[in-house]
Amino acid sequence: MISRNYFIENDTLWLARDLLGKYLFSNTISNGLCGGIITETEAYLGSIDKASHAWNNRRTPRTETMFQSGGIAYIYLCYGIHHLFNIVTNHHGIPHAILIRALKLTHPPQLLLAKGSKTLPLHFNGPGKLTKALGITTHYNATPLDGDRIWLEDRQLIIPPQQVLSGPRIGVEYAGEDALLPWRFWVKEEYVASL
DNA sequence: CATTTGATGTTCT
DNA sequence: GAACATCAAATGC
Repeated sequence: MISRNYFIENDTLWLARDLLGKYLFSNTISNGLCGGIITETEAYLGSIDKASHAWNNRRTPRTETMFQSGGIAYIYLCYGIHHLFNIVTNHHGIPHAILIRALKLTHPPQLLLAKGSKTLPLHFNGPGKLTKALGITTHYNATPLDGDRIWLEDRQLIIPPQQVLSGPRIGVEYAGEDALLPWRFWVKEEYVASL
């Protein structure tokens, strides 16, 4: 299991790139044990980032989670429907977070399969979809990522640099010039298929 | 095909 | 009351 210290001591942008290829697992009431390989991330650098909820160190009940020490989950409801999963990074008082946007399932949720009996897609490309697959809801906001509900593992899977792209983040046009920052990282679709 | 829209609820002004 | 780190289905060519 990856320790909370990994998220606290490293630079957020470096982490967003380094998280590609790491394994994310969850064990929730609704879905049971499931997980997969992280294939897309976005970095949100709080105080200097207009696209972040915590821009200019805005403290509200919602953003309070991001001001805590790294290595916990920041989960919030988007557009009234989708639960978005972020990992809080950096030290206490610095509201950085990384949005997990896509996951290649290696351990499909057996409880969901048993219920729906439909085959699930293997690559969950979209932050709202992957939280649904893992059974993550706002209920797990501020959950430490070294517990037994949600955690990450480093299984020594290396994503070659030439298979990684970066570019502007999605859905943050309102953020003015900050919307253009290349703080989104993802693994090429062809390479994801070969994993 | 591309573009629009409806679902939906919490947060902050 | 408006805005919002989305998605799938419906509409318009």
